[in-house]
Amino acid sequence: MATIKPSVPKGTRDFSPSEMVKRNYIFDTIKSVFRKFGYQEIQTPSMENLNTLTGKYGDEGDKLIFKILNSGDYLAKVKPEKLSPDNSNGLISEISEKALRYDLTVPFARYVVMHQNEISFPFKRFQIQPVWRADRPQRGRYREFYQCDADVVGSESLLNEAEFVLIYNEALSKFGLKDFTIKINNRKILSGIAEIIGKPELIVDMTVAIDKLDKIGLDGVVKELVERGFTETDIEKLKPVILLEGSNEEKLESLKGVLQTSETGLKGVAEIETIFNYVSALNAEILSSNRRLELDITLARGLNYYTGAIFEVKTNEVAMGSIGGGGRYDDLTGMFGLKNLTGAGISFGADRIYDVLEELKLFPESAEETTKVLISNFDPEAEAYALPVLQQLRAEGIAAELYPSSAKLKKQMGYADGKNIPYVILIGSDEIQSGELSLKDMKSGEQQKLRIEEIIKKVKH
RNA sequence: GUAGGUAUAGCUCAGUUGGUUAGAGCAUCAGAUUGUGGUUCUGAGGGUCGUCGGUUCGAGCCCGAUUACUUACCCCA
Repeated sequence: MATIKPSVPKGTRDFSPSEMVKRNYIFDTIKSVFRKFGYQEIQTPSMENLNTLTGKYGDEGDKLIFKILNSGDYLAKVKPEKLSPDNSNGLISEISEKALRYDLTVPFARYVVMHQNEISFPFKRFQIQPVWRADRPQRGRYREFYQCDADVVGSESLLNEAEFVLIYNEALSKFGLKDFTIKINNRKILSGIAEIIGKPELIVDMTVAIDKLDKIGLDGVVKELVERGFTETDIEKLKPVILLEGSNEEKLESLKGVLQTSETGLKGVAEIETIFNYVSALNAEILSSNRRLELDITLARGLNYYTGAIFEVKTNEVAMGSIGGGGRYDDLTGMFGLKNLTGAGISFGADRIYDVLEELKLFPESAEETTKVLISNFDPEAEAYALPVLQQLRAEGIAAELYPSSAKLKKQMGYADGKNIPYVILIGSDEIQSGELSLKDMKSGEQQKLRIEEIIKKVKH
């Protein structure tokens, strides 16, 4: 058999030990904050029934779902006329009935509907699992990546939104990030604006265009608005809103003026004010610190199922896209037959956070240590002597290993070095006779003879 | 879907107007050093130059096709 060049599928990655230490640090930190705010963890299968997923993400999204080919002779029952080259879409349902999950929100909605009798609402769940998208990979964008979602269903209270702000603030602060901005907007404000200019049906086109303001500038946005069917007069009305500046309070005040004839728009403004009030009562520092929480009218996010608050989080210390986002969506579970259940949720972009922490060198050093002690292996006699020592160390909760063969000491030391092991115990005939083992500190290079009890004490600290 | 870029040792990459036997660093292994790593020195192994075809006396280099990877756009996290 010809050997094949080993590789992983496009857009996927291996995670080596040193990366896993850091990734787990990120996941554990986020989890601890989620738990602290009362969210409980669930997991759902990697694959869902295809019909659970199709139609939930729009036409573009459906194309990006990884379908799983049926097992067995999957073409046997397909009628020959369905096999024509222009019938790929029609064929999918015949040869595929399962697909990899595309996000965590739809499987969660499915979960809520299926388990509604066991769940007491409001239900606060978090979920950290990989999702798959058949997208074209590029920088910071993968075909397999992890989402860290926290959602609450069955609670309309804006306290939830306020707590999301606190969660972002606490988690990102724990990572050591100092300068980040939690941007907030409200879908109802955007609806109101579309209403005021008399084009409510074009709200999605409007949001997609103005969302790009900081990327393509005002001229670019205007150009895109024209392409999407807005007139010059529409745009003149839009401009002052898009370019709104000042403090959160000032923005809210001017919005109240602009939106005074739009009931929906004013409701959005009121919601934002309520959220700010909650945040201020919970942690006044967030509102007082510069730019930490910012009302941004141009924030739209592509997802058009948001109905209330919209969040996006960016770090200002590194040039990087958003590292988190979320919002409120009414009727999450309607598509599965459970009506009138509102939900709100947020997500952390773990892969991007990883890149940010790496660039700012914010990973704690302790996260890099693995084995604490390596016992060298001189010969069978020393090995036999070392076995109970090894067990003793482990019984004390010390990560320890015995080099598995009596290789040259140089190789054993090199092993400890490459694995970043801070201590090596050397056991030879002298040590066996005296019962005092040589403990070498790999950082300082110092070595001393100690009894096992003393070693445990020293290594444990 | 649209438009670029790249493909040479396990990894990162050099490779002159096309010219003999294709190189470096890192990594690996061995030795200097039979009880001591990270530094140093010496040596070794490791290549169908992505694949197929074309031009040429001669191709890693030029041309065409193909595949893989990659970057940007659309969209998204």
